[in-house]
Amino acid sequence: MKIAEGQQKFVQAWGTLGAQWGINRTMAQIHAVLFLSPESLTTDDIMERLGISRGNANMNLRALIDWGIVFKEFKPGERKEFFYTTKNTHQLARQVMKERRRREIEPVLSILEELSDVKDDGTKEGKEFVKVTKEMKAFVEEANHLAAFLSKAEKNWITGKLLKLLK
Amino acid sequence: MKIAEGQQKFVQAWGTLGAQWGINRTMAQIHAVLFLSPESLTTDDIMERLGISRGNANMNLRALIDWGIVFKEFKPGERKEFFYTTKNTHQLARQVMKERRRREIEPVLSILEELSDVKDDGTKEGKEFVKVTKEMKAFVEEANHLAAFLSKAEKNWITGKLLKLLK
DNA sequence: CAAAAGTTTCAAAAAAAATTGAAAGTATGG
DNA sequence: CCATACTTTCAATTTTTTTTGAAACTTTTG
Repeated sequence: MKIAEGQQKFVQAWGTLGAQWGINRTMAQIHAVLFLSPESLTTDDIMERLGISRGNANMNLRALIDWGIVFKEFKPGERKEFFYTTKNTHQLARQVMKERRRREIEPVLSILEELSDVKDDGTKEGKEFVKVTKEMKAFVEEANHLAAFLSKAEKNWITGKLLKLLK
Repeated sequence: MKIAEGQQKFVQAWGTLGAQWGINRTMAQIHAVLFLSPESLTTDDIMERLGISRGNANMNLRALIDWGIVFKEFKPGERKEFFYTTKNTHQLARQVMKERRRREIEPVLSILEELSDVKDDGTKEGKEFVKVTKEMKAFVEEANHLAAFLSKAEKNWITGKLLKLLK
């Protein structure tokens, strides 16, 4: 297989995976293009490689920067902005985990916290509600802790201690 | 807070979370309704509680069954189908992990596998491609193993051995 | 400071995804 | 085998999300 074809496939696959995980296809594809590129790229490079408009490229690049997984660079003598992403997959995963935790898990936890106030009214529904939301809260807290831990863990900890434990 | 209000909030929050993770809002809400209900429910119950059409309720219930997180039950003397979900959050998480692994991670791994065939053409792009897709493949395999492990692990293993290790 | 180069914004358009509802299909019971 | 109860399907519609592209804005340079 040729490099260009491989690049196509990778960008495509990354876009599909992103879409399934609630990240817009174009955002994931921009990330894939940057991930494969040995050099940082301009907005025009990205527009061209993905065949998308300037507005679309700009908005999704901003979103990626917001997620903390793409960075801006200025090159001496150049007026354009250059963008790049980390090639370190562990760092990438940690950052995504950190952001999803902050944006999505924490709000759900606040709501589950609020729901602890609901008092059992003695009905079957009331009893069940208190019981299952309590269990759910404990579980989400546990998952949150695990994610917090993993998003701080060093690669070596994971490939070392953790993987050893799994055996 | 009253039970009914709490139920509303929970269903709403679950729908939002689902949507952010690439699961359609209604599907997540149906799951939430079943999760809170002490009894198994019929299609009509769900239509009524969420104010959705029969077609919508039916399609999303089938999808939940397909995901292995909702089950059908027949009650003696009743012609209707009754639906319920597991109240065990760990089992729920394991099942979701298992399915996402099968549906989403495995296909990406096949593609990364294919991409191992791409041979370095000596260009900068070629070298980078081989290098980063190789790292990505190693990472996705590692994550896949971890997920496979967790989706088999017992609750006690996680709250015991694993959480101990994190300290 | 004016022109040029580049970036951002956002209303409108397009595309994609979800939903409806009624017709077709299936199973159950008498 | 017919009537009834219930489930499934899917074309049409509605809703939501994404994308476009041109105007407004900002920055740099001569």
